[in-house]
Amino acid sequence: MNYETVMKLALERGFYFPSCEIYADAQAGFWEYGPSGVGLKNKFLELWRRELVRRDEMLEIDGSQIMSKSVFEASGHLGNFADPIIKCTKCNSTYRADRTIAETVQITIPESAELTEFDDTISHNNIKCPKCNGNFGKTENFNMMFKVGIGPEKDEAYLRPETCQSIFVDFPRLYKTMRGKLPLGIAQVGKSFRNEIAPRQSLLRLREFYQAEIEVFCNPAKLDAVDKFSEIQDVIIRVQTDGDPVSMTCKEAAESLVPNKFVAYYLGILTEFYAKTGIDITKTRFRKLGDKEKAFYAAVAFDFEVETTLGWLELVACNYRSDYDLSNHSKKSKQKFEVMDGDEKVLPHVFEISMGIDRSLYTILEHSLREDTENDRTVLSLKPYLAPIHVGVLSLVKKDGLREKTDDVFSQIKKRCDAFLDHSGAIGRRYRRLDEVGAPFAITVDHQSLKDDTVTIRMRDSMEQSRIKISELGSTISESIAFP
RNA sequence: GCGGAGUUAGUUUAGUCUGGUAUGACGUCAGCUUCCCAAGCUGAAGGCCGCGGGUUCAAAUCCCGCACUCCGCACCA
Repeated sequence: MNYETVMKLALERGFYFPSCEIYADAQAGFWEYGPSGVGLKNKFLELWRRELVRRDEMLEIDGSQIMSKSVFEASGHLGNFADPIIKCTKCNSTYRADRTIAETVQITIPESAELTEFDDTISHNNIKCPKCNGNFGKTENFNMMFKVGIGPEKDEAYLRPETCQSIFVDFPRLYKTMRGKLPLGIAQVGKSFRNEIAPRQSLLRLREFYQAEIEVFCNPAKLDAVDKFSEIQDVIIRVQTDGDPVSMTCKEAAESLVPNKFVAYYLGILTEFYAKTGIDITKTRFRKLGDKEKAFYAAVAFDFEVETTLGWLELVACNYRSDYDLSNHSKKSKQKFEVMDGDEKVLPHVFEISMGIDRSLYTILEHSLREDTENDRTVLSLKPYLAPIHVGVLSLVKKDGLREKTDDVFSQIKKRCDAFLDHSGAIGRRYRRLDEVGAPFAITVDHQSLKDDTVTIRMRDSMEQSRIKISELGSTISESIAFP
């Protein structure tokens, strides 16, 4: 299904919509989740916890969104997360200073150079706007982080541009107090903030967005000694280095395109996780990034990408960050980050699985939404355990006591699952509405229910119905919506 | 940020050239009907036409500015 149709569903059925939309000064790049979107997101995260966090006995934390300046001096974001930009004084086009200089006069200046160095090079070589031949103004630094002023003195701090910095900063305490042992995974779900120049396509490019990040701390000498590797060695992953993606088992990957078993293990469990979200795994790939594409902190990087109607979309960045973060925070804070691994004292290396939640949710919607032309309906075929509404509870007609009976059934099950009560309108219309929000089941109270305490249960995907006892409803639903 | 297209009810849309406060459909709500898949009948709610300014007796409509959305470029830890 295409972007436009998903967008329409999102607006009409309460998945997501623009933030502050009633005001004209609403800024681009901010979106809200409605009731259906929150339901989907919560269940997606529960699946993530089951498949990754609990599976590997990781620790989960919830850190501050505003962090001090020192954090980002140490992390490199204040220096590296900024681009030197130049603006044409005539047509107002914006360019990156380093790239424009490199392209026009073949002079390489590192992007972290002093701003005057760009200005000097531009004036010495008489570089003009490639579009209109106008003059450039002074080079400016554009940092993608949002700066905030704390307290009356407006002390400098920043909204975090990635959630993981709290994990690095908290690592010494967590390792000591939680009795850590390498390898140790620490996870966090939360919001991150980036001042994107051109946010676009709703959930795909936001200025305020959700990440689910996992940082695995490990002994760099033991990257091929992974006890649990056998659990996933036969999982098929698709890896792309040069040319087309190649399907292979994790075992084969660890022996060829992926640096070691440690990295291959996480690519394997990540693939298993996404398969359970309902995303079409044959439309995914782990793309190895070249040196120019990688983030400044990454030694090796694989992007987990998925094919959508808008093209390939990055859902997860898998970065081997080596000791970049811990050694920089150690230097800046003068705290010790080394830990004992057996008899050996090591500064752990970090492998991260940095997941974009919003993009993942969009992809789940796009891959799950279908037009059932045979029955003239739109169906959101979500996995039952991800559906915002698990079951619709309907009265066939309102009269003859069916309404009261239906209310009774609803109150019996509403605490054990997400149930939705509906009496109004034609029964077919109510089924269609439930199909559109992805409710996997609908139960209907009819006249026979009054006689023998049974109801019909309808399956969303097949539209087939069967009759079950009301007394068995709770356990049947619980089984049907259980996580895998 | 540049260029292009667009913005009218929850959604979709007519009206914009040729100024006179807005049309239809779907959806929503209430009632009737209805023993299972968007049926029918009756009724209702919902828009100061993206925002601000200008021209005019009068602006959804003409002019200017801005914002947002989509596409392309650039950017994208």
